[in-house]
Amino acid sequence: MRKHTLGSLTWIRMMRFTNQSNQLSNEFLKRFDLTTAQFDVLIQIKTYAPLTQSQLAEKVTVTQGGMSRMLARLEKEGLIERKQNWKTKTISLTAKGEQMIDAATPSQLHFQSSFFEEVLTEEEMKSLYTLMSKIEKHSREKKLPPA
Amino acid sequence: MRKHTLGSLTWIRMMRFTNQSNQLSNEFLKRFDLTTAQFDVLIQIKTYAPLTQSQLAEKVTVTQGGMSRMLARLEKEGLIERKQNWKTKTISLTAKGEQMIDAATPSQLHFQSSFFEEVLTEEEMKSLYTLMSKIEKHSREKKLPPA
DNA sequence: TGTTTTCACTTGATTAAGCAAGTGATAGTG
DNA sequence: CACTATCACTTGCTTAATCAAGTGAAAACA
Repeated sequence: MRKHTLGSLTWIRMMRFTNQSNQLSNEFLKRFDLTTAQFDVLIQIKTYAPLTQSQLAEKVTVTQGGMSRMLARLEKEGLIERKQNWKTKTISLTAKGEQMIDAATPSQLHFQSSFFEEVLTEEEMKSLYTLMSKIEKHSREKKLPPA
Repeated sequence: MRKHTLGSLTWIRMMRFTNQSNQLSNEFLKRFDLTTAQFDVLIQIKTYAPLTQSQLAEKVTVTQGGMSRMLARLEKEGLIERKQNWKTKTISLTAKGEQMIDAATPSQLHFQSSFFEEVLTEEEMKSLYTLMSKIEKHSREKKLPPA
């Protein structure tokens, strides 16, 4: 039984890598009292605010329910604000949230990059980015094959 | 505020991709009554059995506690067996488990591959695999930077 | 031989995510 | 104008993972 394909091997490696690096990233962000997921949504808010919960959920690949709870937590900690606005809720960072994300961003981006920079050449990193962009875009449009 | 680096952009893309494709994969595997995580450990057992829980946990980047529960579930469903052996537990597939994984493997590997094959050339896939191998290996050895 | 260490695994408590049903306000229809 | 549909968000339930404390059996040591 030797039926692994190049694609499936790549898939496994990628899963392992993201799992592992996500765990390390969570540990790393403890010093800023954040999780990787929280950092991710805060960055999105900072970049795209004002935006609605659904838009946010879609951006970070999470269900609406998950986003609802996650934002409730962030709101309780005073990092974001939600204003009922027409029939949607508009989300924005509080001063505290802004401060938090500004403090964490440089180190976190550097940390994320280090996973690649420490082993790849500039050339390789560019090509990896191009490949990932293609693949990620494709996965968003992908449908399940029929049973 | 434009401090995103190539590395951090790549990181995000990869996280989104694995998240998304993991969800699709779970949905796909429903037709075999498996989750992606379960498929993963069954394959590992099939390939490397006999092995201990700790070895397995390490291979799939999960804590020992997580592995303990996961195997308990698989055992309850009759897919694997655990034998107390000296002071470790030796894990192996049951006939049912073997049958299950053999049935699921071809489609699942094909499905996994399709994320790449549908958008990349043979050339690109090879280079992606090489890059991922380097990165994944590196991440396993990576330590947190000091605060 | 009796006591302590170590090792592999389990388990209780907590956290977070998904799904699907529920809520409440606005829009559209007869 | 009442009534239904729709939309954005919330919430109850379930699943699964982490961490850390617990268990029990073999090893090491005095």
